[in-house]
Order: sequence, then structure tokens, then C-alpha cells
Amino acid sequence: RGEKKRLLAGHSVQGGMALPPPHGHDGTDGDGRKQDIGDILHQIMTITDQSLDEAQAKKHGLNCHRMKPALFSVLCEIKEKTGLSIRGAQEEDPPDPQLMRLDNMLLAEGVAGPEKGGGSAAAAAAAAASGGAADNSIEHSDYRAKLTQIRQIYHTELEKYEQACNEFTTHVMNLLREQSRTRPISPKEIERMVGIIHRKFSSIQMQLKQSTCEAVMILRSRFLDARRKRRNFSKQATEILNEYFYSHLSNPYPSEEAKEELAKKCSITVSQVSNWFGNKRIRYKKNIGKFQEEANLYAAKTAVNAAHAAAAAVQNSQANSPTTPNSGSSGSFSLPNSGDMFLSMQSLNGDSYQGAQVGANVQSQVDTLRHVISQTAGYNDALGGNPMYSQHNLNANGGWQDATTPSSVISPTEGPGSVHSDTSN
DNA sequence: CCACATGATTATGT
DNA sequence: ACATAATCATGTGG
Repeated sequence: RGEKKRLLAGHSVQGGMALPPPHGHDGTDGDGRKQDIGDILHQIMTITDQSLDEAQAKKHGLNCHRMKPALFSVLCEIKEKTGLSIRGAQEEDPPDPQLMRLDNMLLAEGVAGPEKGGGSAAAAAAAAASGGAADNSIEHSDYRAKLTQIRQIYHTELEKYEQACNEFTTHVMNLLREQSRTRPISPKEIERMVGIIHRKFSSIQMQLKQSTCEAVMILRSRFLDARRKRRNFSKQATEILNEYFYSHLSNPYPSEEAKEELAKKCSITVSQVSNWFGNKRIRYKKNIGKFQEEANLYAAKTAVNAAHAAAAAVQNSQANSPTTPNSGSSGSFSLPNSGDMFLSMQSLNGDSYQGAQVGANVQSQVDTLRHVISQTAGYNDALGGNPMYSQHNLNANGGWQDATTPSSVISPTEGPGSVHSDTSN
């Protein structure tokens, strides 16, 4: 800003200053020239003390000086000879990679991009949009609000700079045009000047962008830190997830839809479901023994649930109403599931290292289930064909749990499976 | 306070 | 794009 003022002041002054040179001293001695320069500098420094009118009058006087045309032509000539050093090379500097990076990042963070959601209302809109999932949307909206704030500041500043740049540019151009009456100035020079100004301003802009990026990064890290402060899922959620996991033990890779459903049931996000399954798979595989009890428990649980569902189905079918047998509360995975669950039970029983443990308790459940299901009209086929396929999948395929230590290595540290045979529960 | 459980992130491979 | 494995950082029960 100070620069601008100085140049502004120079505007009214420079016209007059350009002329003093015709000062007799063709100093071959450097000292004299130095002295001259000192004088000129002094004049420049003090010129602002003069009033504007005074300066204008002086300028006008100089402009009307009878020698002016002659001097002007001389200046032109000199400049013609020496001024070629403007170096036309100029090399269009390739877009600064760092600037590109900053721009990209700002764009990616939604700071520079199109303004989605109107300024202050953005936070409210974000909060309202996520609606149902009030879980993380609080932190999220906080993040959004902060981001919006940053974006607002950024845009305001950017606009200010832009405006200042334009203002300054036009000002300088006016100045140069004005000066071109007293000294030769080619359009190219003006162009160059404008280029210089723009570069200066864009470097300032870059600083703005950089600090904005910094702010976003800090905000982001804080947000991520906040997200890292995890909260354990609810008991019910883990219950549901575990049920799904152990009932699809042969292939515990829920489809996108399944994930969505699980997410809905557990009041968590799909990616949280994915995280959970990722963690679960790896941790299960890493130490199957440790999960045996859990596996038995959930296997039995689903067995019971399925048995109930199947029983209900039987009753329904006997009552001659073929409605869906899905009782829904926690079992929830419809028909294909009971099949899969059954398969996983088979596989569990088939595993040598723990078959004994699972033993009669679960087996009885399986038997019950099998019996009940066998009475159920439509399901027999589906179940009848599959077990082999499942076994194959599990043991030979090596798909997801064969890669681990062979079953013999693991010592069953667990006590008797805590499976209760209470079919009513 | 410690050890373990657990959700999330990162690095790497496919 | 997804899976895995390793790792981080916190939550939790003893």
C-alpha cells in the first residue's frame, strides 16, 4: 500500500523530474555525478512537500518549455539505441508447480471451487443434509463451518487483491500514458510493466493461498484427530456385525448392499462397516483360537434365530400363507442367509481343532435347524446342494482362512463353549 | 497404570 | 477400487 502511495505521489512529480538532467555537468569525474544524484534524490525526497498545485504548475511549465520537443526527440533517439536491452526473451514462465499444487489443493478441499451452499447457511445446510446420521455430523458440520469461514476469508482477500491489482494496473497505465508525453514509452514497455505488476500481485496471492492451505491443513488435521478419537460402537451394533460375520464365515465379504444394510441397522456409516469387517477378518485370521468362543456363540445364536424363523415359516406354511419367514429383529439376513449360516456351521464343525468343542451343543442346534428346515418346503434344495461347495470354499480354496496357520497349531484355550441350548432364547 | 480391545488410518499389493 | 497388514491412538477393565 505504501508503494502505491509513493507511486501515486510520483505521478504528479515524475513529469517534472524527468527533465532536470540537462544540467551542465558532463561529469567525467564520478564524484560530481554522485553529487548530482544526491541532489536529485534530495529533490525527490522533498518534492512531496510541495503542494500539488505547485507541482502541476511546474510540470505544465516544463511541458511548455520551448526546448521540450527537442529534448523529447533526443530522448527518443537515445532510447532507440539503448532501450533494446528490454530483452524480449521474457520466457513465459511455466505455471509455477508450487502454485499449481496450492491451487489443486484448494480446489480439492472445496475452498477455491464453486461455492456450494451459500456462505453462512452452509453449516446449517450440511447439518440438515446429513439429517439422520446425527452421529458424526456434529463434528462434520463443525468442520464444514470452519472450512466455510476459511473460504470466505480466502475469497474476500482474493477479491481484494484482484481489485487492488486491477486498480493499480490501470493507474500505472495511466501514469505511463501520461508520461509518454514527456518521455518515450513503447506499448511493449507498458505491457512489460503490467506483467511485472501482475507477477508481483500473483506472488502475493500465492502467499494468501499458501496460508489458506496451511489453515485448511491445520483444520483438517484437527478434524482427523477428532475423528481419531473413536467411540466404540454400541453393543447392539457389534452384535449385529458379529452375527453377520460369523454367519458368513465362509466368505465374510459383505456386498455393498449388505454393508449399507448393516450400516443402517447399526447406525454407523458404510465405511465404518468396511473398517469393521477389515479389522475383523484380519484379527480373526490372525488368531482364530481367540475368537472361537465368540464364533460358537454367534453361530449358535444365528442357528437359534434361524430355527425360530424357520419354525415360524413352517407354521406359516402349515397355515397356508407363504409370507416371508423373516422375523427380522436381529437375525435379519433373509433367505440366502440361513443357507449360508448353515454352511458356516458345517464348516465350523468340520474344523478338526475345534470340532470337539463345538460339540453337541451347537450340533444339537444344527440338528434342530436341519430338521426344521427339512420340513420347510422351499429351502431343502438350496441347502442340500450347497454344503459341499462351502466346505470346498473354506478348506481347499484357501481363500481367506486357509492361508493361516493350520488348525493343529492352535491350542484351544477356551473352556467349554458357552453355548446354551435353550431354544427359546 | 497397564494391558488388551477396538476403531481408524496408512502403506502396499492386486 | 478393494483387501490386507501394520500401525496408531484411544477406550476399557483389571
